[in-house]
Order: sequence, then C-alpha cells, then structure tokens
Amino acid sequence: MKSGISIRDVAKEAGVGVGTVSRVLNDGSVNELTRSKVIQAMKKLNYEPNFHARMLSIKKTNRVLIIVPEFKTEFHWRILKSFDNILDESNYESVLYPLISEKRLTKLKEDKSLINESDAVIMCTLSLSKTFGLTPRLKKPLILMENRHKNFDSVYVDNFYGGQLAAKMLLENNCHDFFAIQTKETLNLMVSGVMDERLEGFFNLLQEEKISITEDNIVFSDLLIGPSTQKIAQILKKFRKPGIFALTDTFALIVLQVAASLGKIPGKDFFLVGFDNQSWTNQYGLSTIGQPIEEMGARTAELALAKISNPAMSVQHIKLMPVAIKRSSA
Amino acid sequence: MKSGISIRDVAKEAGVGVGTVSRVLNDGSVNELTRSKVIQAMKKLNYEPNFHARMLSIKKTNRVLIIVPEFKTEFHWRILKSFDNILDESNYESVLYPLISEKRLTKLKEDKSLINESDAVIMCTLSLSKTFGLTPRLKKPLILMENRHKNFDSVYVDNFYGGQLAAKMLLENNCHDFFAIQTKETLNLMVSGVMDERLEGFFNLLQEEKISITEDNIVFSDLLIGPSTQKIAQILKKFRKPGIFALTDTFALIVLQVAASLGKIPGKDFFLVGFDNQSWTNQYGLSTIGQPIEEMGARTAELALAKISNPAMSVQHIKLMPVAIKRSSA
DNA sequence: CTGAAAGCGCTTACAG
DNA sequence: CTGAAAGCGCTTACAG
Repeated sequence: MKSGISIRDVAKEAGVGVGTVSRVLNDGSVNELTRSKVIQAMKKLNYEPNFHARMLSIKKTNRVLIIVPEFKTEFHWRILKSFDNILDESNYESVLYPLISEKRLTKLKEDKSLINESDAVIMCTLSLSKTFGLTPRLKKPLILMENRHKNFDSVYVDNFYGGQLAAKMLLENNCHDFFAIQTKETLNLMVSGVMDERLEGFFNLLQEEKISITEDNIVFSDLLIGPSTQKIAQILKKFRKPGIFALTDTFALIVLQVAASLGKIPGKDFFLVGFDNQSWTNQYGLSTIGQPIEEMGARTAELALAKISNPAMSVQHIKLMPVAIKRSSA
Repeated sequence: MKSGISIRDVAKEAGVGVGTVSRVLNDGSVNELTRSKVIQAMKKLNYEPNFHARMLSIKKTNRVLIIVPEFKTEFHWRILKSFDNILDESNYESVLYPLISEKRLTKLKEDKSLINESDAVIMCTLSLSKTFGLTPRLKKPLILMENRHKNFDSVYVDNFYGGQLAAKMLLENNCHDFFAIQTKETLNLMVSGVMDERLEGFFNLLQEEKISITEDNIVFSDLLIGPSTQKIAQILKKFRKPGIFALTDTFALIVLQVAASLGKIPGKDFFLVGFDNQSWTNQYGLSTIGQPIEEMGARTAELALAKISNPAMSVQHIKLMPVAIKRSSA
C-alpha cells in the first residue's frame, strides 16, 4: 500500500539515486550542489521521512521511555524538563509513559507498547519490585530514579542527610520543641521510604543533641483540612517558638496558611523548614531543603546516553546531596 | 542489519510459510492445528513482533497522540484515564505529549516526533492558536478538548452554565453577600477564558435576581498564602453568612483551611461552592460543580476513533453540561 | 486454509 | 561523491 511522498520520489525529482537522498537526510558526505538540489526537491514535494522505515533498517529509536506515576507536583515536571533537555542535545527524544492503569502496567510488562520503541527506559519515582517484579529482564538499559537496586543503575537523593540538614537549621534558631509533618505513604506503585528516610535523618541529628521527640510530635497530614490543620493550629498557639519540619513544601504551605490565619509570623513566632525547594518557596521566604532536581534529570539523561552507547558499562549508583536553603522562616 | 527473531524464523520452526505466521498474528483464518504449531514456535523462540515493520506495511499506528500542558491537578489524569480506557477497548493506545518546552512545540509543529506516529491527535486544554497557530494543517484528525474552533472537532464543558449553577446553589442558602475566588490566568499555552466563563455565568444569574457585585468582591488567589488568604479571613469574619464561589475546588480548599483555623463552619457560618468535584471534596462535604470529566475523556476517545475510520465525517462540537453537587457547605 | 512473492520506505556496504 | 542493489520484518492480494 503506497501512501505519501517517499525518498524515491525525491530522488527522481532531483535526478539522483535514493542513496544520495538518504545521505543528505543523514548528513553523509554529499556534493554541495547535489545536496541543494535534493533539498529543493524535498521542499517542492513536501517530503517527510517515514520514521518506521528508518527504524526498521537502522534499529535504533533515538528515544528513551520514562515511566512515571500519576504525579501532581512540579517535582516530576522539572525532572522531565531537564531530562528532555539533555536528551535533545544528543538528538534523542523522551517519551512519557504514565502508569495510570493496571492495563498499562500489563502492556509494559509484556513488552507491548512504547517500550519496544526506545533505546533505554527510566523508572522515575516508581518501585521496581511493585511494578516489574523483583528481577525484570529487559533487553535495554534500565535506570532507576529515586530508587535503588543492585543490578540497575540509579540516580537518587540522600534523603537522610536532608532530614539532618532540616534539624540543623531548626537548631540554629534555638528551638526547644520540635515537630514534623508527615504523610501516610499509601501511594500504590510509588517508591516508598523516602519520607521515612527524611524523618530518620531528622531524628538522628536531634538525638545527637540529646533531644528526643515522641510520636505526639508528628502530625500526619493528608494534604487537606481537618484534624491535622487543627493540630497545627494548636502547636502554633501552645508552644513558644516551636521548630517544625514539614517533610514536603506542600505541607509547609499548610502551616503557613494556618499561621497566616492566626497572625503568627514565621521566623519569629515559630520556625519552619520545608523540603523540595518548590518554586513558590523563595517568594514566601520558606527555608527549605533543596533537592538537586534539575541535576537528577540531567545526570539520568547522561547515564542513559552512556548506557546506550556502551551497554556493558558497569552499574552506577549516583547519589546526589540535598542542600539547606536558608530564608526567613528558619 | 539483522537483530532478533523474526517472523521468518518462526515460520521455519513451525514448518509453515511466513504468511501463515502473519495470519495467526493478525487473527486471520488459520487451521487450528497450524495455529497452535505456530504459537508453540513463537513461544519457543521467544518471538516478538517488530512494531516498525508492521507499521511500515500497514500504515496505521493504532495510536493517538494527546498533547497536554504542564498540568498539576487530577483533572487531566482523570481525562487521560477514561480516554485511554476507551481507546484500549478498540486496541488503540494513547500517547502523552506534554508541551514542556519551546523545543517540544517546535518539533510538534514540524511534524517531527511522535506526532508522525499517530492516527489522530488531541489537544487537551491547550489553545490552538497559541500552539499551532491559527490554521494548522494536519494530515490526520485533530480534536480539541476544552477549546473550540469552527474547523475542528471539539469536546467541552459549558462553564457559563456551571457558573449559573453555583450562583443558584448559593441563592438557595439565602446568602446576601457574594464573593468569588478567581485566579489570574497567565498560563502560557493553555486555553484561557474558562474561568471568565464561569464567572460570567455566576454574575449573570445573580443579576437576574437584581444582585450586582463589584470588583471588590472578587478575590484573586494565586494558590498561595498572603494577601488573598487574609482577604478570605476578613470576609469570613466581617460578613454574616457570606456566599462564596471558588472557581476551582483548589481555591475552595484554601477557604476551608482558613475557615478551620478561624473556627468557622461551612454551611453554617458561610456558604461555599467549588468547581471540579475533585475526589477529596466528597469527604469534606464541599458543595461543588461537577464537570463530567470521565465523560469528556470517553467522548473524545469515541470521536477520535470515529474520525479515524471516517475522516470525511462532518465537524462535531460536543458540549457537556456540568452538574450541581449539593453537599454540606452550601 | 496456505505458500510464494511483491511491496512498504528507508539505510548501507559495494563498486565505481 | 554517487548509483544500484540487497536487506530490515512485516502484510496482503494472488493463486492454488
């Protein structure tokens, strides 16, 4: 079945062989005059190369698949952008594969769908075992983001250290009472443990200062109003200069909102450290722990590219360190 | 360049012709015995069809590309899910193309990238003119979601009517003072005007009741704390039973949070109607305007499928009506 | 029901 | 630098 304009039509129009047209398409060595004739012909005929035909003979997709959960924050978008950016420089394209249904997961496992058409695959923020099972066998490089497995390359942030940094910032403000705002991690396929690591780091550093805090000092927030909001309000009213570690900037935002309604001023009436360095935090003076998000995306992209050109490369685990970003709230 | 196992290897292993293998792959009529032999062979050799080869001869991708902005709420995920679901039933796959950079937009316009490999394309929530320009010429069906253009099919919600519904709910609570919480629409490539339509509908119905409200009664919220939060607090304190229309459930959430900190009870001390019927709203008793999100996704998928099988089909504009969802807040 | 063959649109040694 | 030809892995009339 014939369809549009092919390389053959262009060749005829330009009075050259198809090989030559292919060469101008692929930056092969072609006489400048010939090249311009071919380009003319392509324009005239409105030629567009057929991707599938190319893939069929070349056996390389110049794509990398990035599997993501159903995310809702800017975190993933920022990773995606920096990732896509690096890939683009090497003429690669990133293709998003959101795991939005069981069916999609099944397709992925069965190697149907897009996965077949990429040179490498990234799992971003998803648990390997919960998705692919414990020992997936892929024919192409697999890179884990925010997750670790001895057999696969990974890029991740040291969340424990991040928690320590948060404690340190709060201690510097001479806080006496410490609180953490945490979430119940029930997100199906996502990597879990990240929040716990942050909390452990937080506790760890406080303990070094002989400060121990009880379960009562942990507020579980489900991102909404209700009991957690009230508990935050209580803390703000009851304690003098409490130190609060919000395990996510999003939780910190709730604290700020409650505080605003109560007329309490951050950095004065209470101290607050978030986590993520979301883009709005600067404007609102929120001290927070910054993850090197753009760097994660970039390093992952570089790693993918490296693995593609040399699949035999040894497994790498790239650990990135978060940084304390001091602003007015702590 | 040869790579893995091909249909030819399978044919040899099974002792049949390649045509026969192809037929079992495509559910053509094959003798049951022959079929099972072929399937055996495929299993034994661990055969996997080459998508590109198939596309090359079939000239159909069984994919539809869905172009989306950098979204952050469940709205798009829900659309995506129902969309993908319907598509899947017809053996189609949805491919996400987020417009996260200028480069990506350029690629799209130049027909590079994934767009070349889909049978139809959907623009979800994006402005046609701001992305493709006023008169895009595509070789495949294009369907607009939450946007309209006389030359292209579209599926959208009647936001004006939604605003009217919100006003009606508030009026039923005998409110005297009316407020709206709105956002400044500055999102680059997205469809704009949606919020304005809601607001117009809201005003329209109030006017019919001889109620007019001034600019002062509109709070501009940028999703965060600060002046807007304080203004909401003021409203809650100053007015007796104010009626508040939050143009998005997300804004309604802020109102609820401020109210919680102030000890004000929704449905008693003030009345509140949101928009979207986000999944958390039920639990928190927020009255809201529900958009038929799943239906939008489904109808769009159906439309895409119809257009693919009959490109000559006349242009359709499918308008869906929002519905008032009464709960305890109004 | 089934095999042999042509064709889909590209790339890439090969020979010139 | 360039043309003719073979090959990538599939599908699909065609003839049997």
